[in-house]
Amino acid sequence: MVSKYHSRTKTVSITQDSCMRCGRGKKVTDVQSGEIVCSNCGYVISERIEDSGPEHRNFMDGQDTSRTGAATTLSRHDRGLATIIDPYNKDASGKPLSSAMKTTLSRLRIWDSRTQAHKSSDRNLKIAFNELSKLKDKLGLSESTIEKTAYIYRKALEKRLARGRSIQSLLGAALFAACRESETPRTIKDIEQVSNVRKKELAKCYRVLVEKLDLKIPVISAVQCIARIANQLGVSEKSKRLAVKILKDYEESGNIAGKSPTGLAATALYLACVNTGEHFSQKNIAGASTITEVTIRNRAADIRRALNLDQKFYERNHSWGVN
DNA sequence: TAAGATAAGAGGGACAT
DNA sequence: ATGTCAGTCTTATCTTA
Repeated sequence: MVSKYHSRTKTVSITQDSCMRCGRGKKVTDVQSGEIVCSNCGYVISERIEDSGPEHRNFMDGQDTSRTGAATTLSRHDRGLATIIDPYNKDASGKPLSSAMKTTLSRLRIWDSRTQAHKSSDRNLKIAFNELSKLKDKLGLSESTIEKTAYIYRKALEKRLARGRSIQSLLGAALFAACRESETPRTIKDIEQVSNVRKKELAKCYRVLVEKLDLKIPVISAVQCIARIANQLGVSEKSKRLAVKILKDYEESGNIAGKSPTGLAATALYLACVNTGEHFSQKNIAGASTITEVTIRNRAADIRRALNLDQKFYERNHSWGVN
């Protein structure tokens, strides 16, 4: 028997020490969201950091520095535990086997393979988790989010939710659910782009998952969205704080039901930037927040009406208590 | 060139049948 | 389960400053 090994290399290369945008500030790594951010100006230096989780080495033999297989994981169809009989008819020293032994081994191989990955659910998991590891790389996700996705996907199979749905769409939905659960800021659009599944399909599967598996998804607050958009654009701390203030004031006016949190966040940020004189156009902000300029305009009109702001409200900056 | 206005259409939630 | 309806958001296009 020969163990299956999965080698993993992990290199986190950071070539610059200071932020390339402001020249000051340290790079702060946010493992959960998978971003490297400047501690001074909030600029997102890299959105796709590589996995910096533990590696698994052979500690049994002090001389042997070889990497060994990964720890057991939900994100492999056999949890990373399988062994297979290798296909070469050689013994441990590399000599060919006797013909009697060859016959025995080939019978053993057949029975070995029959015990593995031959239930339909196993085949499904195998394909799905292969896909999952690709998505992980493309989206720069953390190991814990991937494990969560695998857990949700397994549950979905157990509940027979895969019937009539493609593996890709169900997996994408599970991934989105895992991101939402772990508050990793990835949108359904992000997943659409890397998984070749239509947004509509993903959203449909996602709703089924949430309902049937009784997932407890934390409600994303517009305030969190502000931070995400602001980081992406490199908006100043001052504008960020003002945006939060505008949002809170608007929430108090009681008109936020049914409005998308991202839209509100983007608009609050836009208004805040107008106020502080930072130049970010509606187009900039729409691009960074996956909503459209029109939505920003509509929300901006609502907010201005509700809070009695006119175009030049920055003249009353002092009344916002942000300086 | 950015912002505003308008219209058409898609998709989802609430509700009734 | 299916249909309808009001409200939200997106896409596209044109106008205005």
